[in-house]
Amino acid sequence: MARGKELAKQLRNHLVSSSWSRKTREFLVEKILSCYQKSLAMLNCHAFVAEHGAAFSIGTSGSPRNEGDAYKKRVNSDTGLEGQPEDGYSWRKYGQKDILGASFPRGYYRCTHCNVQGCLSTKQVQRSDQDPSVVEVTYHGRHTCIQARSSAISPAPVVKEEPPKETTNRQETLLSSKRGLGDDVFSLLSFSTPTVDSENGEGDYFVDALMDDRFMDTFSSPAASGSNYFSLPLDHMANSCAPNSVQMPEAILTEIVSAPTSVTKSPMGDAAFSAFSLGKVDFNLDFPFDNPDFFHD
DNA sequence: GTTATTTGACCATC
DNA sequence: GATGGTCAAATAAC
Repeated sequence: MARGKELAKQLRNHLVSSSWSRKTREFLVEKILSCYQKSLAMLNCHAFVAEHGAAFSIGTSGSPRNEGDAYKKRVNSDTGLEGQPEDGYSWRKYGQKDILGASFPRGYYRCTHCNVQGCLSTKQVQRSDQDPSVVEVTYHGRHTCIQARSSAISPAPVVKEEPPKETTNRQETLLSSKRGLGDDVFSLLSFSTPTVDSENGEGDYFVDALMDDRFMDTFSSPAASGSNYFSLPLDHMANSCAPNSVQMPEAILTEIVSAPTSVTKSPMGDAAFSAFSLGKVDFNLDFPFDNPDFFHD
């Protein structure tokens, strides 16, 4: 955003001097818009992560029962094993409870590695009243265990598509479809950026920003300091943000929202990401660039 | 024998 | 007191 501001100031000077060609001015305007679009994309990217329990989970140390860490999806169990959808992780059932108003009991599962590796990830599985072939899976906490990659890349379950809905505990319903997970991820990101006008092609900016080398360099650079903590999720996100791109196994999608590793090991630290702790950002392309006060020193 | 599941009891919260 | 979540002993499966 500072870059955008600097470019805007240059443009203002050029407008005053009138020594630059129209093409140069238009170029500057495009650069300014590009800067702000990328900035907003970064903000929205974090908002998405924060809302889904999230790969980064910056600043959410403490109880895994944090409500903000919950993530919910509906899975068609027809293709699952014994009615239990496979999500790439191994779970151990530790309880079952009849839930008021629900026709089917809710199953409680925790990560098999909870004892050995101290993984605190849990999930709740409940069969839908409306459609018994559908189970609602709610994930809590994040996997801190290391599970065999081969098991994580299991065939993706068929996930039923349904519109996003407001739920308690800040749970979100993952939009998905049978067309492929590339679409799934994009859909998920789309409702996090509701004001994008995709018909005008402006919706592509989010993808562009994430695929931008400078963007990736900026946020993947901690890998150079000896940790790949951020580089892995961002690789996923780069793919995630690209519609119709390489299809992602469900397990990877799961990994995105219930991510591994300790927050405190982040080389960027809480402070670095605290600037992003703004919640969902509804950006508006009608941003008042023509307001001279905005660019005022 | 080991591991996973079942299920009633217990606890915390509202 | 009702409800949801977890514990732990009993049981089943391998």
